[in-house]
Amino acid sequence: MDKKIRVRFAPSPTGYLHVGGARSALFNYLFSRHHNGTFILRIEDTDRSRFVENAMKEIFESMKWLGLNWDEGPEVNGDYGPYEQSKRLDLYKKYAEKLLESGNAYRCFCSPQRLAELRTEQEKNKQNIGYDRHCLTLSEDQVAEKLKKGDPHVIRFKIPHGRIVSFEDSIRGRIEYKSEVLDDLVLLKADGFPTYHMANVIDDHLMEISHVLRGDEWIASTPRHILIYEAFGWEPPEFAHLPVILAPDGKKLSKRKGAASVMDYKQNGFLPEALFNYLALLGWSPGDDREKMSLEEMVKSFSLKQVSAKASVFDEKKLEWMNGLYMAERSALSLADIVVPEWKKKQWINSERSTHDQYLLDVIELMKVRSKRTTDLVENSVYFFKDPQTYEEKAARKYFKDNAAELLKEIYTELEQLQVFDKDHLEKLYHDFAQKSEISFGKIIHPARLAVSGVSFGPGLFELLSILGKEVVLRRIKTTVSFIERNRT
RNA sequence: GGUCCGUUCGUCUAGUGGUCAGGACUCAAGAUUUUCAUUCUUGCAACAGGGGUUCGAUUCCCCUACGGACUACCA
Repeated sequence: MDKKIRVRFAPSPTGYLHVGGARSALFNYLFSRHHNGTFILRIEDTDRSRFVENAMKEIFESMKWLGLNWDEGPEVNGDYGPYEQSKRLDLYKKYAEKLLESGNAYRCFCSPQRLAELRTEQEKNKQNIGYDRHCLTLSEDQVAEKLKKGDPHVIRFKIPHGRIVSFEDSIRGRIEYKSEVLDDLVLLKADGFPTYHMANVIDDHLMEISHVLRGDEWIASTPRHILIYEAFGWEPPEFAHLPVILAPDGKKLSKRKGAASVMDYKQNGFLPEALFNYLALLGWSPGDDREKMSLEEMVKSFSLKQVSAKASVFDEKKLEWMNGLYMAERSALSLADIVVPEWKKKQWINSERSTHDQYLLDVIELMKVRSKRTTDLVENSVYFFKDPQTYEEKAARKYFKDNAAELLKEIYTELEQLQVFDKDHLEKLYHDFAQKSEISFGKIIHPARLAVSGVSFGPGLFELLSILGKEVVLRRIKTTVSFIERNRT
């Protein structure tokens, strides 16, 4: 490989970062890292009507959260800037004029209305749709006169006919188009802004992009881009068109079907490294059975050859599974940054409480392995902060019957006398009690769990009791005993 | 309508001109665990259809069907 690898992710600031876009960015990132290349972020803000105020900020934030750090682009800059197309307008104008001079482009004064009429007419007659080159036949004088009058106009690219335009897609192989099926696209809009097609070609060339990895909705535009490169006398980059990500119903992903934006996933309790890993596996495979992989492994194994051409369905269940693996692996301290603020929001703990608080870390340590999402961990930990208000109904019917209250009372007395309230001593106490009273272990531990937590599942009972501490445990058992007695018929 | 892209278990995918078509998620059953989760074992489940080429096609070619993209002074 003699050429430097430079790739770019080029979103337009029209909203949040969609997971499909994130995945494209991720593949670009992996590809650049694999080849020791450069990952560039470029903002394609050439449509003033669709500009959304905070979109750029949100896109940056999403990318950083996922760990998609760019080497060149907004905020970090670089030698090929500016990296926002709206700041490169004079550049595009200059190049459009070059195309005008070389005869590869022409001015078009057709009104939007005429274009719309043309289109409906073509649709009605089942003709191929496209610009009819009405203004190509304008004489120089006519053009000069219209220019003098200040008539609004665009600059169109003149597609050479009778050609077969082909390119080698790194994922799909050779793709060919007859040039006459392409119509004369607009390069420069009447407002002086370039269209995507022109800005994209000029920037990719000027920024020395070696590989364009983008969504497959661009396949049909690629032959036009190739022709533009040709008109400039430039060599086009390599192309690879990435498949889309779909919702389970086979349609586009949207907020209604779970989530669509990267930040939604953060909100819904997913870890960035889990989303990253899952997204990498959507459409790409290392070629073997590995699934959970470190970033280094992914970088090392990444290859466009192993990228599928097929659209893939986003499976939140599998993401959840993977997130669970990463949750278990995370340190309690790192999870505390995510989870503790949520507990504060719920006012389960004091807002002054530190994320280094040992009690909180113990809770996280105990709960992280049985949580799929950080939001599960947050929710399922209530009883570490608040006495249970109710008891799981089904479990209560099962465990709070017969002589449960009496047994709880007896154990209460024993617990009261226990000097060292830790896991081992508690375990011994319960064992001894079971033996002494000749009852099964299950008879006393299940009611105990339900009494102190309100639910029938969770960490090991003795860890639970020791973390909660003697005072809390005794209080809760006492409450439970009166609950049972009150509800007796 | 035109052009282009795609099609292996429900989902993500591996794979090869000859394989019992492999793994993962989900689901089900079981083992372990004081519960839950983890872990482990087992099970269910796929080459869209039709033609070729070939001794042999899931694999190569063509057609059909289905899905999708593009066909803007949007990207």
